[in-house]
Amino acid sequence: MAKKKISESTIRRLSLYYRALSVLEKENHQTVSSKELAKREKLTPAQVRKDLSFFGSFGTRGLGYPVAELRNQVASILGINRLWKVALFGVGNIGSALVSYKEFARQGFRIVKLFDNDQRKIGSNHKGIIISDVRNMNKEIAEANVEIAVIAVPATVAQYIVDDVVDHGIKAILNFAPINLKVPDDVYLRNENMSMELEYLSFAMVNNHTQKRPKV
Amino acid sequence: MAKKKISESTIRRLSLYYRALSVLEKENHQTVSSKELAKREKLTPAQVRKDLSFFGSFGTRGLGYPVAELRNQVASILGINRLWKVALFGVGNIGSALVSYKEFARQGFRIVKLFDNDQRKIGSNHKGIIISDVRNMNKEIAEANVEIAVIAVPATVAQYIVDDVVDHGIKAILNFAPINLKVPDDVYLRNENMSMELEYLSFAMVNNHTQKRPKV
DNA sequence: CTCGGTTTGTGAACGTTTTCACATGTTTCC
DNA sequence: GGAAACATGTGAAAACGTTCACAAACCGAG
Ligand SMILES: NC(=O)c1ccc[n+]([C@@H]2O[C@H](COP(=O)([O-])OP(=O)(O)OC[C@H]3O[C@@H](n4cnc5c(N)ncnc54)[C@H](O)[C@@H]3O)[C@@H](O)[C@H]2O)c1
Ligand SMILES: NC(=O)c1ccc[n+]([C@@H]2O[C@H](COP(=O)([O-])OP(=O)(O)OC[C@H]3O[C@@H](n4cnc5c(N)ncnc54)[C@H](O)[C@@H]3O)[C@@H](O)[C@H]2O)c1
Repeated sequence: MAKKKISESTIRRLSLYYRALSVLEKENHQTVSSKELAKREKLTPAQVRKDLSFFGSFGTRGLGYPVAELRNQVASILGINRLWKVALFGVGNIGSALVSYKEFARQGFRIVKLFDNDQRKIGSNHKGIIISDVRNMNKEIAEANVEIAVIAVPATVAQYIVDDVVDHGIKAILNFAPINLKVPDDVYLRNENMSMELEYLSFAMVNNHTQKRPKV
Repeated sequence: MAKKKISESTIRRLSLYYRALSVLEKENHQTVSSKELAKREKLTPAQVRKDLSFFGSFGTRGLGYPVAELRNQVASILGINRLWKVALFGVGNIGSALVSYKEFARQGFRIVKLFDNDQRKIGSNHKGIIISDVRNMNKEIAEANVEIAVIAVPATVAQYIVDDVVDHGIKAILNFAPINLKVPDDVYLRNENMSMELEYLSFAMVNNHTQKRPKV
């Protein structure tokens, strides 16, 4: 596929465009200008146009972008115009919350497998999904065609789980444990680090940090 | 205070240094080199040295950085060498999970108030904290000296809550709702957007994106 | 007390991302 | 049909962040 080098920031902003376009579509807008799109996500019009221009020409001069069509285009670029099967490891506090998170499903991420090692949880039905024994991941990941793993186990065991998950062919991991996981080069890994955001706020307050528009 | 312009990336990396230094201290290391610190968080030694140099000279040439001392310094820079009182709005799936998140407390963020508008929840004891009626936030935020608000209510009502919270003098907000909140310029706002990370993974897989080291 | 081995701290070079600015094209309205 | 208003797409400039490369400083051994 396309080999151009798209920056991480651009990809993250595509998520924002997608979100804004979904709202615009629900509000029955036919077209939207880069100016309006930028305003809705606190970006600049030039940024919006530049980002989109990496992937093609979607707009009409003098008029703007067709909302519904652009939304589809962005979905297609992000790869969320399809279903992704997700397995979740660790059905504890945060894991349970994630299972109930509607936004994931709405964007094509379907949690189809739950794994834990707690005998009291294994076999029970959680929001319509039976929690599996993590020791069976081998068989069950393959059977269910899982492509993405979400890690929500304690930090102390996260690396072990990830090693196993990688062994079983998973190439994309979203990690909630506050630890730097080691994965092979061909595995995509993203970390969700909530402390980091709070620490950013703390830093800003203590230092009267004159913030630019946040990256996200 | 310091008016130098520190980049967002640097601040985020400080969180990583803090985390790594905490582990190193627990492992009884006396000193650590920029090389080792970089390795532990998948960064480069030059990056580590440059970041720290914005705030002072903490190391010894030929030897490295004193672990315990640097950890304190970083904590002080980040402003987490003190207690921050936090109020959480919306004690639902994600809100409940956050209350139980030990990492926050460990870094000085103490959730002291829970607010909801569900009569069945108000008054009940959740992990040692009585859930308050969100309509009483006026009195209770002031009484408890809350300085940070965490927003975990549905996206549809998030802006209303934030408007109130800002009216009551809060200057720092961590938002989990997938929406772009409007706040005055002097209020710090950070967003936690989990869909964004999954979408990044999706994009990477669909485009065979050759990833650099992730920003975080 | 000197030498060899290390590792910091930092300007300067480099690379990447953002912003600017405008030519180009479309629509609207008289 | 022409003029005014609007808005995209994009090279070029500017801003920003990262990496390089090396002088300076320290340690420990002999
Ligand atoms: N609670 C939060 O709000 C929050 C926020 C951000 C990150 N995190 C991180 O997410 C992770 C989970 O946090 P939590 O609060 O949900 O903890 P938790 O203890 O509630 O949940 C952990 C779950 O993992 C299961 N588990 C333990 N070892 C396992 C193994 N070897 N294989 C499979 N399952 C195993 C446990 O049985 C439990 O169900 C931690 O790394 C935590 O740091 C939590
Ligand atoms: N569940 C997740 O894993 C997850 C992940 C990321 C973001 N989010 C976001 O976090 C928010 C909450 O999600 P959730 O899954 O916990 O939903 P939820 O419905 O379980 O919880 C929402 C809570 O907010 C309370 N609430 C509703 N209106 C309120 C008001 N006006 N004032 C005070 N409290 C009010 C509800 O009573 C409920 O307790 C949503 O915006 C969601 O998009 C959720």
